[in-house]
Amino acid sequence: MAITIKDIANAAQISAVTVSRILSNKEGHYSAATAAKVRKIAKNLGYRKNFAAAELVTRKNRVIAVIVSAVKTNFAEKILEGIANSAIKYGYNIVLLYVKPNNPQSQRHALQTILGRLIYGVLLVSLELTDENFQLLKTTKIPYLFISIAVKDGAAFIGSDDFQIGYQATNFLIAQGHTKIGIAGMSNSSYIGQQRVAGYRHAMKKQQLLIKDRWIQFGDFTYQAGIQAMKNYGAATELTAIIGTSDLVTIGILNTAAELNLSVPQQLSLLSIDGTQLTQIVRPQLSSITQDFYQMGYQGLRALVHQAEKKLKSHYMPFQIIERQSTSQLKSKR
Amino acid sequence: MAITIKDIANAAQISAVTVSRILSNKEGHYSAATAAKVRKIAKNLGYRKNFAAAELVTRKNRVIAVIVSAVKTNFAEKILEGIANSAIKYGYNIVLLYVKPNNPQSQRHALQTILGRLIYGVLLVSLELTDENFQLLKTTKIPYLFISIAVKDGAAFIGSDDFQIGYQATNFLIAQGHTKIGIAGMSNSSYIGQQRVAGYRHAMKKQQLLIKDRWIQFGDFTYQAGIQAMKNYGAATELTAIIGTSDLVTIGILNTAAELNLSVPQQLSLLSIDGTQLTQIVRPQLSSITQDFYQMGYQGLRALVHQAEKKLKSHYMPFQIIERQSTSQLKSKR
DNA sequence: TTGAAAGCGCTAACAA
DNA sequence: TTGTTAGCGCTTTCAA
Repeated sequence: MAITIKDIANAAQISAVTVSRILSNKEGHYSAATAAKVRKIAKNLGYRKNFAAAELVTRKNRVIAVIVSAVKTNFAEKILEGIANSAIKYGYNIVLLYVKPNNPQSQRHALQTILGRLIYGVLLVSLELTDENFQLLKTTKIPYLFISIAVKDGAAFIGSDDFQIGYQATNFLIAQGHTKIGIAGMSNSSYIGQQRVAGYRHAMKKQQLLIKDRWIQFGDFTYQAGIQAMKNYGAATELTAIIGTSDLVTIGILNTAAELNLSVPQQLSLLSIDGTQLTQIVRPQLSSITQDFYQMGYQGLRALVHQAEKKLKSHYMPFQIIERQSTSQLKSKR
Repeated sequence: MAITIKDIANAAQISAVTVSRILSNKEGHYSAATAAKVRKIAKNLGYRKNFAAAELVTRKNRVIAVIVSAVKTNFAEKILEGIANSAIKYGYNIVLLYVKPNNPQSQRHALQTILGRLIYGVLLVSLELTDENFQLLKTTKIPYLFISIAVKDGAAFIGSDDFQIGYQATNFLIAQGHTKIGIAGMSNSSYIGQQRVAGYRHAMKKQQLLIKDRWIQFGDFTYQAGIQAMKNYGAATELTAIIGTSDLVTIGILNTAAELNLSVPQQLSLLSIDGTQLTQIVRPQLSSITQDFYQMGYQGLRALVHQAEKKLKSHYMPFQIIERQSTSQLKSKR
């Protein structure tokens, strides 16, 4: 039989109510002396709070639903690790739900699973909800926060400033002398993709560089999208640099470029967005815009549980540019 | 205010107890007719069971702790996805804990976090506990199950038959004409590593092939371990085939072989163990022993919750050999 | 600052 | 097959 607050109350010769108040940190209802005594006894007895009992009466639980897109983005795990550690720290449990990418039904199913349980909040990791499912989420009144991928209409999220990512990636390549720069692999319908392209356009325009439509190759952030993009560019492309909008996209471009006998970075510079371990296990290693996914997860959960009462606001995480082997100064025009 | 069994009882003109029994599928205590009626009403009213209340009285909760090694094995995510879906299916929540690889303190911390909560069971994913920490786990009396990595002394686990993996990997290469075969990257202290090497030795011995000590290069399953192993073999190695004991190890070998001007598979065949997506994004694509990590996770949770009463027994998952581009028939002796 | 009483929603034990 | 009673461990009134 586990230790209860009654046991502590007996040992301390006070009522269970006071013990409860002390152990739940309800201030202003007890003296420091009794508090100290109670805490000491609790510790000695090895008391563990029965959360089920507490939840039953408070009608609040400490479960966060985490919905992850099962897409091959390969950075979700880092985010998850951050969320997990943060959850431990703040005393929350997790319901993990994986949804199939680009599958509204799967999304809907996940959301309904959540509705079926009393949960404290929802974290949506690299997930693009359909409008319909987003409405469903909003009607639940459960606090939610998007991580890494934002939705258009001002829903709170933690992620990177994707406009800045696109802008700075482009500027980095321009600074290396490139003028014919492509961007590839991002989803046309995603906010994140639109922002990156907007940043790219802005940088090009600012330097009065023209952009050809075909330089912008949309996709779905996957390895396949990278392959397709490079095939579309073709072996005779005039581009001297390409921004791959995910590590897998960039690797797809890299491998396809090799098939087309384009050498990286001599003939073609590649700059990848994400900066996961993948950038370092391919040859050449990929220069990248590196995001701190762990922190996104960690801060995401923290924000959700700390601000659930107030309105959640969006928050950008810093990123950095790391130069590896896939980019180089443009020597001469091809 | 949420719907409770009382509301249903009122609507159905019966007692709450009967409703409880029906909705909890306690058989043999009610007629099919009332059951049907109750279920229908429950559905119409949108009834959701209050798990906190149920847990309070049954003293059983539905939380599974999942402890994952944060090591760069890159297959943990698939296992996790399986666990997550399985948990949804069987109605369990998850506490996710990441521990640092090869860090007994981190392990201990995770275990103690678990002890602090009433949980139903523990799943340990690709984690090698120290003896001391394993003792700690055993003393808790909480059911546990290892996934993907086994411990020596007969603790229950779900994973692959690593002896068979080593054995069949070696036989595959022998069948291609190789006689000088190395194995690299596995941890010397891990059961999994020992088993794979044992399988390798057995296969070689059966074909009366000699093994040189230096053909067996231990490591820690990481990318770095692969690099180091290939450096140790050297450019002038007599080996014509190497088994990399994880995808990352094999990629490390691959990249280092390239640096040493050894071409794969013409001069050196590589066979990888794991078969994650990584095998397909490097060039050449890696032939592999492919394990079904998703199923390991899915079945693992299932086994834990279904057999918690009885003694859990170990269970092997099937694996398959998939030939890609990194292995080839041995043409001539080098 | 402390406590008594009541009840959260559910299920186990017993009774009918 | 169904119901009555009691209580899980905690927190929230309300009263002292």
